[in-house]
Amino acid sequence: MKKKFDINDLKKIHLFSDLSESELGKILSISHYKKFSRGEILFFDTEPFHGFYCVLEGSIKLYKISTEGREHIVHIMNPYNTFGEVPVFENYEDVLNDKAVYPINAMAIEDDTEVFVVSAKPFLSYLKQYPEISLKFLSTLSKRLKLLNNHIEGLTLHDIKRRLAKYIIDEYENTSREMKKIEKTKKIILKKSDSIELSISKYDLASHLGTILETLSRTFKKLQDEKIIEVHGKKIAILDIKKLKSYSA
Amino acid sequence: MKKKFDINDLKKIHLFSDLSESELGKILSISHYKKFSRGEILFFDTEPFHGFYCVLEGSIKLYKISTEGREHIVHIMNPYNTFGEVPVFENYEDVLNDKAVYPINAMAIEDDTEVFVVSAKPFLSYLKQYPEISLKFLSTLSKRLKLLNNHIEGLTLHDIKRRLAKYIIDEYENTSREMKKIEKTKKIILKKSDSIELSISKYDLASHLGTILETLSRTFKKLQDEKIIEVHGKKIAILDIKKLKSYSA
DNA sequence: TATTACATTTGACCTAAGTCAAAAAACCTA
DNA sequence: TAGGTTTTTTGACTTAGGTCAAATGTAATA
Repeated sequence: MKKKFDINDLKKIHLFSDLSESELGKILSISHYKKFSRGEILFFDTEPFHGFYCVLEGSIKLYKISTEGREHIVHIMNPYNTFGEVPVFENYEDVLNDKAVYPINAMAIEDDTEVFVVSAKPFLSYLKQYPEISLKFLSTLSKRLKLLNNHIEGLTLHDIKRRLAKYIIDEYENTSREMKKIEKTKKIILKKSDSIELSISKYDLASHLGTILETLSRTFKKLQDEKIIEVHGKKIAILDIKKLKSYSA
Repeated sequence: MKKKFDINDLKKIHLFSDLSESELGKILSISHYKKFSRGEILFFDTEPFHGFYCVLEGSIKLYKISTEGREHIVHIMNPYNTFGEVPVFENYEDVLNDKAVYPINAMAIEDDTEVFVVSAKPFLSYLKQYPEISLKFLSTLSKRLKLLNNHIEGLTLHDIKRRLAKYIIDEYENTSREMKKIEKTKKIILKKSDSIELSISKYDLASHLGTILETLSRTFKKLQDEKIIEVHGKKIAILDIKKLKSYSA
């Protein structure tokens, strides 16, 4: 049953999209495949760093935990995203001397989450031979920096209602974008629905928005009372997108 | 009186430290020098992006503002730091079509803050000729990502007392590190003082810690009441470094 | 259909930190 | 050194959002 892990998987990763077959083969030779069930840990922060990850299937949360046990999700990673690249570039020496550590915790949040791990040391020497790939990394890291910037902006300057509104709008626009892509490639028209399906649990959503489950629940209710959305389990119907956008701006 | 801006300034920028004289000359030819007084704006977010900045003198705050006027400082930039690189790599097309914007606000927080600006478009073509420099950028951006990660961790998981304690410890360790550097190069022994000198105003410190002036003031007082520190204007004497470290951990 | 487990909501309460206003210190600069 | 400006502190008050505990809902399994 186990899916074979080959060059075709690699091609879908944005980071490697410009590489030739032989270069992809090289990457493949320094990577290995791993599969996780929901709740399994990929790595803890402070754990020795071995390599960076690419997601093939499922999703993974990257999070920090306070001494009191409160958790904050910094990123959710989906197929064809990569993560754990920071230690690769932060300090080459540390990587070569096995002194680098992962900077964050990573846990699979879906069953059958499949990843592959690119070993850092051989990758570093590869990088020097093919410097074009560093431009891809620069783009990836820059986008991540911008995301984090926005995340900080939300956490410090917006209340939870605004953060939630922004999350819903972002999800809505992402699915719209994906639908357009599918329509373009498959030449079909998809029925546009004014609703989104939460891809993560409400617990995780709360943790990502920098709050707790109870407060999230009450905030959903507030938006419902204002007739802006309607919540049915994981399905969020958007009743008044204008108002929702005015909150999220 | 105006300081001449030349290759020697460039050499001190970490990003360019490995470049040859001729390469530095190239960078110089696509840069220009600027000087700002305290409170002057370098750029606003949403303003068209022209190039990234290197600090020569003084300091600059990078910050976001909420609609209600509350400000949050994400970074403080000091001499030989670079900033505003993200748009360069985030989307080349946007830069080439003049569609990129600065992602954040930048304001000088000292008089005689000197910077130079490297124009993005010529720099992009330069980058393709000398790919080694992208490794430097990768290292810079990775370090920035890690900083932001820690910043988020503080904002979401620690209360203000802990954030302040951590700030003081970090400043303390940075000055210690700088002192060691000076001792090494100048072959002298500096008197080690168990105190730090705040390099920014308390207003800015509050904004950087994700709070307001009044709360910061009360938090300083709490740490004083616990005999952990003593505050005299901008000078913070550390009385009990062990306790301070236990808070900041 | 009962059984158990897990996810979500609700209620009552508490507290850290924000707001507003005023006083006090510190700091320029003439 | 006086006067004005800016920065910082203090006090009284409010509030968003966290905590704890219990109730309800949902889904999966036997």
